[in-house]
Amino acid sequence: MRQSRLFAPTLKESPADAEIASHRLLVRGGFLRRVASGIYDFLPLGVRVLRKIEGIIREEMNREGAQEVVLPILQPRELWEESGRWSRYGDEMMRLKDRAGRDFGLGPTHEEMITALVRDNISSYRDLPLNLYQIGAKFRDEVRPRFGLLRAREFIMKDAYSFDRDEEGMRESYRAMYRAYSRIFDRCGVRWMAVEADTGLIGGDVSHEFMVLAGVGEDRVAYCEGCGYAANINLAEFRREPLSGPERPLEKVSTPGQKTVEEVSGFLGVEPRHLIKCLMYLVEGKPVAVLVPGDREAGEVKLERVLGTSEFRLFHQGDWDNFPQYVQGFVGPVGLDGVDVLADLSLRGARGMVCGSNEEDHHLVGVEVGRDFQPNRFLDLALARDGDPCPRCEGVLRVAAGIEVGQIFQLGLKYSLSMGCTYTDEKGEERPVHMGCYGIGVTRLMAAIVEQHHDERGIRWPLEVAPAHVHLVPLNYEKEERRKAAEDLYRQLLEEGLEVLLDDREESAGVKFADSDLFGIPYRLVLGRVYEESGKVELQVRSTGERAVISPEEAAGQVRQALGRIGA
RNA sequence: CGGGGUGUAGCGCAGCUUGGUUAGCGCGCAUGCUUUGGGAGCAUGAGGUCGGCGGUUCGAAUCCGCCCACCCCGACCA
Repeated sequence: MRQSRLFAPTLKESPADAEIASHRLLVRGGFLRRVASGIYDFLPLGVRVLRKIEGIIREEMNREGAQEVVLPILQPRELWEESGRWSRYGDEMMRLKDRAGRDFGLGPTHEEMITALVRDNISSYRDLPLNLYQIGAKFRDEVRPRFGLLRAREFIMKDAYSFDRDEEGMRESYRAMYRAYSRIFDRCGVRWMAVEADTGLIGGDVSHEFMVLAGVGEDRVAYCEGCGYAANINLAEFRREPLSGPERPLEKVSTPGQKTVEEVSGFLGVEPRHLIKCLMYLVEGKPVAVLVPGDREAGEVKLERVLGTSEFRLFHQGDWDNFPQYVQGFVGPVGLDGVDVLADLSLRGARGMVCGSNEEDHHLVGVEVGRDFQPNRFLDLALARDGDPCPRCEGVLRVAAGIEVGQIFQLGLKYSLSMGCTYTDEKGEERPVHMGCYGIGVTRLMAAIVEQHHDERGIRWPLEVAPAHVHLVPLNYEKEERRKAAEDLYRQLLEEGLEVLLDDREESAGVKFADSDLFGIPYRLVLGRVYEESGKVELQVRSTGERAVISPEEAAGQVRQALGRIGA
């Protein structure tokens, strides 16, 4: 690759709309340009990185026996009606009509397409198991696209779907994908973590998310360094320790105008955790009380799981008006009749607590759970926090921000039942196929790699996903002998099988180095003064800043060696 | 959807409060000369529907209205 002909316009300054490092540096380095909100052009260098990542994914998917297919982006409404998601998917699906007025959606995911393909073309247990995957564009009309490639409206995704005869087969397919994903993220050079996850709109029972730890991540994960327990914060468990405030007799006290946890705890001189926060939810039109300690948040994903419906919300102002028996700011579980009361596990047996009295301007103190009121159920409802005890061992949970780069699901029979994807077993009986699905956000992964590998000057690509292995940077390129030496070395390196970018521009050293830093190619060979004096080149390692003056042959050898270590 | 902000040359910005000649600066670009180990210097030059539409006015980048786009926070989504 000759830089003089390479379309990689670099920028000295960050574009005004780029906030985070990956977005800024990918644009400045000439990898990426914005077209519209959440929609991007990939320039040649960006495409090279994408193809590297895709190559790794293909190898590892194929290694586990998955087969590549290409499914349409443009998808007819009828198939989405079969799964029931044409209406349920909502505004996040981009929709359009053809000239005859027929409805189509731009695929936000491909369960419908793949299930239809497989059900129409398999019939026997002999056809299973089957694992099909594709790498291609997905469209999601995000409420708020942001952070460059991390939350885009059009993005590239690898999605795979497994089809098995039974549950055990499905679990084995799931394990295979877990292994493949582990190798993929290792090879992409990111520090990652697999966490237990919610299944959301996709559905199913068991799921893991693959998180790349990074400050800009929109997800939070809780993990234990002791036993390896790790889960999305939305459903992370934690061990409850006995919770009791100062012992005192049950008593109603005046708390005029004190409504929030902060107000009440300050007014009464009680720690927030010794308050019982009583949250009123409207669940499918009916009120439900949710109790958590005053210093904790209720997790809505946890709530969704125990309620078995996503049709619930915290009381709005209008709900308080419709249910005047609940006194806003003073609701409490004692004497709260005719409503389901769900309490977080931490409240079991708690004494000396403070809660609302269901009477304006009054709270109860000295409340004992079980004596003064009995919740319908004790459940895991509160969100874990950094420092909470691990649910599985004596360790402590840490909470960190992460970027979700992949998620795998055991779908079970969800789509095969609704779409009639069945096979005939050995006994001639018709059975539904057990499915799994497995996604990797390829473009998001590219951004996540940059988030973990950059400095203030530019990107530092891990060798295996870098746009090239070596950046050959001759200075004083206008000098005939320098040009000739560079061309010779360029040819040598290519013959070694290396991917080389030659900076054959007559630019100043400063310009060349600045662009080189932005590109982030792992190895830089500088042909300059040192070469003139000794015939040697300077090898610079982008990730560590190491420099060594060595002969051109040695330099090529070192890069080859590094490539050998990663098996490339 | 709510709140905040921005829109002026390829990029980054000033000018707008208080309307008034050819709308500025830096970078980039072109040409020439001099430079060449960390984004060189000098000279010359090209490049603008000032986001759009409408209004006020003798006169609008500037004031008013509507619309559009983009960014941030939140809600939503997962």
